[in-house]
Amino acid sequence: MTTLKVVASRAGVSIATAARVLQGDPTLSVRPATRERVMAAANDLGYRPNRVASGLRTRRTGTIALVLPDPQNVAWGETLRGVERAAAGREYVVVVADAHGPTLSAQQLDRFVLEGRMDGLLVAFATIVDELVAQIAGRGLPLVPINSRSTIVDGSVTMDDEAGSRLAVDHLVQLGHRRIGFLAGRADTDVGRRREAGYRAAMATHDLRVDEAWIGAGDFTERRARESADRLLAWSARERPTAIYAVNLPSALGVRAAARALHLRIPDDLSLVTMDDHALLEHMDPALTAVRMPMEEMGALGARMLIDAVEGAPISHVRTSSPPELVIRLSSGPPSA
Amino acid sequence: MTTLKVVASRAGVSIATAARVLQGDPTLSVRPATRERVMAAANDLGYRPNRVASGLRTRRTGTIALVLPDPQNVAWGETLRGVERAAAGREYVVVVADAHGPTLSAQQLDRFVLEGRMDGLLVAFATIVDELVAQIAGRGLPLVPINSRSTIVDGSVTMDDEAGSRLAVDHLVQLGHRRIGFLAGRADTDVGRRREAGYRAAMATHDLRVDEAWIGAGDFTERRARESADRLLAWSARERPTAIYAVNLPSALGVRAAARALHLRIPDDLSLVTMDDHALLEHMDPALTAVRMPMEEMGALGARMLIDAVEGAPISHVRTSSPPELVIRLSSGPPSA
DNA sequence: GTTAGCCAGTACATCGATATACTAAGCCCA
DNA sequence: TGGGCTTAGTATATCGATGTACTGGCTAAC
Repeated sequence: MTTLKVVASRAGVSIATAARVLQGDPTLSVRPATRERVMAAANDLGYRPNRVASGLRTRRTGTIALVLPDPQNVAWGETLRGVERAAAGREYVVVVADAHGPTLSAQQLDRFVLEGRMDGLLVAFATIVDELVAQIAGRGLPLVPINSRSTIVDGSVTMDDEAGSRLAVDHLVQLGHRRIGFLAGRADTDVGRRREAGYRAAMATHDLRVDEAWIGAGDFTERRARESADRLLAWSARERPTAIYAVNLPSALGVRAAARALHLRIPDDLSLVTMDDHALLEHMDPALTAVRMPMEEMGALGARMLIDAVEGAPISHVRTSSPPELVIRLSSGPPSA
Repeated sequence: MTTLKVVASRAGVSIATAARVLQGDPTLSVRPATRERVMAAANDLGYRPNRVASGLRTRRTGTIALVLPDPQNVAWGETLRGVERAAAGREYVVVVADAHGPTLSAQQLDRFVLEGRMDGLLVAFATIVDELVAQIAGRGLPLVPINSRSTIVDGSVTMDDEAGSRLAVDHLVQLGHRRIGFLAGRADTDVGRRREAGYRAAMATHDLRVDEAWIGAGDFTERRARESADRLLAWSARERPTAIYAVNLPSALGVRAAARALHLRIPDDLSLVTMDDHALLEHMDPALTAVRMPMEEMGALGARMLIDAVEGAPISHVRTSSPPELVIRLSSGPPSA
């Protein structure tokens, strides 16, 4: 392994000079020829600074963590890609942490934060009040919530969830639906609230009543959605909603499973629209109509904001600029008579 | 942030003693009372060793990378989980690297390997001859291929792919199929070869002829599978295969899409069985019959082997112990007359 | 009464890069 | 001719943990 020492001796300069040349220290003055010698030596030897050593001195490891509540949810794939691309552009490495639920385990907190391995955290779960966020922020580690905001830290990146919900509801209304249900997310999350608020606002815009019985409690998981949908769809055909908008993909799959079990055909007996798109939805039975959210952009913006913060820049609330889009497939259609 | 220095001074001992007590150095002799004082101080102060500093000295960062050719393929989710669990059990952190194809980019090689951030690599792509593997192994970095073997490095973890293929073929034969096609993976990969070999061996066992025209060239992607399947299914109903076994999930989706486009019904006109299972397959149109491979176990074994190697243990070829299982869903049925 | 040996620790160099403080040589101007 | 300034670098402490080599005090055996 080539160290700075080797580069310096080959170039016939001190370690300090080699370091400063390679880093482009503007306060250093060197003859062009010397600079060239250092560059050439580094190049010939394939020198790469050891990030562990430099991390010790600079307190910067060039690593950020992306904390996900449920990495098995395929919708995060895009976000991860966005994060990784943005991070790679700045020479950062990304670690994905599975929070196994709404918060980091103590062991994870140790490994990621307390041991100084990470420069910052991109957190996708952030229930609104979270002692963990406080603890991390309190240690001075930059933390950027994505897909939700926190009252505790400054920055965050969110998508236009209200617009997304509106798109779903507008689409169903245009198809002729009036009894439109909602399969909700966790009420203690910012994103869950905003998607629900968007749904209610859109319904209001169309002068449509929202029956609280049409709203299924959920927590973003398929299992919980399935339970709620079982109840929600048990009503008679004239009482139950003719369409359901689900807060995320696992929730939509729960609704689909419940409809199947009750022998309700989609979209004939029930239209289904989900938030979060994915290529696999094309292959589903039926292919699911979805609101495509800018998940990748959110990841990229979040990573950039976090890295900026790590490098000392201020932080602020940002919203993705790409608007949500509706991808119409086969799970939504006109209500049957 | 609590450092060893603080712990030592609080316990009234030297840094060296504090370090050796906390690490359980057996060559150190201390009075129980002193040991207690150190432990108590560390505990009170919530001391956690800084992994960057210790990594500099020990040349061990406690980080491994999992390199995937195509992280968007949902089948890797399980593997990642297995890797992460095994790694967490040994206090290691996992970085997922997207190889964007069959090899690491130069930039990734820099970031992961040359900068000394990783203790080892778990590599899932490994085409059989790979100058990259040679380069990494040549630098002395432990590297364990999973899902394939390499002639260049010693260890590896693979699944029983032959048995998996046999399961798929046996199932189709039992349903009454005789013209069973195969949508292949890359021929220059170990796993692609073994799955194909398993298919051919199983066909031979049943005294079934393999027509080379039934074998679609593939590279594990949906796009390529789609192209091959378009050609493969263009034959007349008496010539084309009545069933296809696909080498992995994206390939199966490609076949499905091609069948759709040709208005072939699954399973009535064409049975489809895929390697790699996932909960989402239950929701597909039609729900896909699949061979469930022990992907999580492979990940866990790989991670353990890699970490053993990092810590100096020898390395060997290992095969997962859990046998593949067939999950019968709706995409496979008897051939139509 | 001396010395070997053990107990209970300590001092210090080290990993590799970085950042601050410093210096030697040369030049200019008074 | 000497003081100051610029140029072109260098010396060294530092980040925090680790590990080897060492030491002072005490006991026990001869």
